[in-house]
Amino acid sequence: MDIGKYKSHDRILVAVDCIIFGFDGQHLQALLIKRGFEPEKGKWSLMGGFVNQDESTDDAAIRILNQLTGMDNIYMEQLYCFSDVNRDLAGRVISIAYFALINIADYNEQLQSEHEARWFPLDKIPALVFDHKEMVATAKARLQAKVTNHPIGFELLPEKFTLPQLQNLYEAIYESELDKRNFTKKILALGILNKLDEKEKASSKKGAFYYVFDKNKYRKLHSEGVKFI
Amino acid sequence: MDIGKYKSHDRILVAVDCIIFGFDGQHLQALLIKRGFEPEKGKWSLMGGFVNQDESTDDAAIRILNQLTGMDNIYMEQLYCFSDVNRDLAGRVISIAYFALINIADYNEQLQSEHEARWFPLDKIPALVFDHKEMVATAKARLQAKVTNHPIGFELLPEKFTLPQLQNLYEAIYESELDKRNFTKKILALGILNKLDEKEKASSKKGAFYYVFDKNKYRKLHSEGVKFI
DNA sequence: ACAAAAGTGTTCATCCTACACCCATGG
DNA sequence: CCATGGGTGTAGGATGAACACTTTTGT
Repeated sequence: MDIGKYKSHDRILVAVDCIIFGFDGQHLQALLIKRGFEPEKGKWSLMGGFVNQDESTDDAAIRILNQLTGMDNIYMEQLYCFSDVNRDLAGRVISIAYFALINIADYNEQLQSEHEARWFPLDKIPALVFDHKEMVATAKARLQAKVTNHPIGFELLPEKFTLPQLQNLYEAIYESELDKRNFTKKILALGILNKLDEKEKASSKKGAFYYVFDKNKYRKLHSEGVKFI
Repeated sequence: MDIGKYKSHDRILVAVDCIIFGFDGQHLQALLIKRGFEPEKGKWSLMGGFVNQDESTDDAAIRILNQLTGMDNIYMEQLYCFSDVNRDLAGRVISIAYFALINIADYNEQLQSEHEARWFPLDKIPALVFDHKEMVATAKARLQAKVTNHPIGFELLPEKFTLPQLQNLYEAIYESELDKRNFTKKILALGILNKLDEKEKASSKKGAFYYVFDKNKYRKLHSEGVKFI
C-alpha cells in the first residue's frame, strides 16, 4: 500500500491495555498480570500488547484478551487513549485502553498461571507499572457511569443469577448500599428479567429465585430512553 | 531513548482529527476544511494532523486546533480512537478524534481562508473523507450526552448571553424544543448564573437580560451530583 | 426453636410536565 | 397602537426515598 505524502511523519508504537473486571459475589475485581518482559518485568500490570499493522485496536484488544483468558465474545469497549510522551519507560508508546467485563466463573484458571495472573479487589490494587493505575481509575469511573443507563452489569454475572446477587453487584460498582425493596421494584419494573422456577440455595436457607436477563425484551424497550439503577 | 524489547514491533502513523463545534444562535455547526493534500485533496474534511514523537495526542490536538483557529484555551476533550485498518486510503493511520467547543464569534475569519474552512450546520454536513462522517456523528452523540450533566454549553456562547440564547443552544444540541418556563426555572435554580443589569436589545424590542456563567459557584456545587438540563 | 437471608407495600417528598397571560419596547 | 419576543407561577402526575415485618428452611 502506498503511503504517499505520509512518508515523512513520525511513526509510533501503539499498544492496547485491558482493564478486565470480574465480580466474585461481593467485590468488584480486576485481573492483573506480572509483567513478563522489560522494562518493569515482574511488576503488576494490566494485560496488554502491541497493535499490529494489519489489525484494528479493537481486534488487538480481542486478541490480547483471548491470550490471557481463552475467552471469546467478551463484553469490551474502548476506554481512552493514553499518550503522555513519557508514560512508558522504554520509549514512546501510546496505549488505547479497553475495559472488559467477564463472568469470573467462566474464567479459565489454567491460562491464569502462564501469565501469573491474579484477581485483585478494586480497593486493594497493588502498585502498577506506568500509568496503569490511572487506567484502572478511569475504567472504574466509566463503568459506574455506564451501568446506570445500560444493561452491562449482567456481563459480570452467570447466566442465571438471583436478585440479591444482582443487588450486591450494583452495590459493589457504586460502592454504596441500596435499599432492597426499592431495588427489586425498580429492576423488575423494567421488565427485562425472566424469573425461573429454580432457586439458588447455597447462600441461604430459604433460597432465592434465579432470574435471567432477557435481551430481546431489552432491545424492544431500548428504542428510546432507558434508565437503570 | 532506549526502546529495548519493543524494537521489533510495528510502528503506526497516529493522527488526530478535530470536530469543532460552534453555535450561530440558531444551529449547531461544525467547522470543516478542504483537505489540502493527497489523497482526497480538495474534499471536505475535519481538521487534523499527525502526532509527533515528542507530543501527546492532547498536545497535538491543541496545536492543530490553534493552526486552524488561532485560538488557545479552547474546550476540548478526547472523543475516540478510530483505527480500522483501511480507514485511510493512503496507508495505515489510526486517528484519535477530539471534539472542541468554541464561541463562533471569537473565531478568526482570517485564518479560515488559509485552510478554506467553512461552518456547516450539523444537518447539512457534506460528504467527508475517510471515516470523518462517523467521527462527527460520534461527537454529536457525545456532546448531547455530556451537556446533560456538565456545564460545557457555555463554551459555545459569548461570555454574556441571554436565557433565550441559552435555550436555543440546548434546543439545537438536543434537536428538540424545550418549555421556556421550565427551562428558566431549572437553569436559574442551579444558581450558577449571575444576572447582569444590561440587556441584549438586538433580537427583540423588550430586550433580554444578559447572564454570565459563574464558574466558582459551579465548582462549589459540583462536589457531588450535578444535573443539568 | 432459632438464626439467616428472601420477599414484599405504603407514605411522603421531590421532581418533571403541561400550560397562558402580561410586559416592555421599537417601529 | 400594535407586533414581537421576554418574562413569570401553579397544579397534577410520576418518580425516588425511607422504612419493618413475615416467610422459609437448614441446623
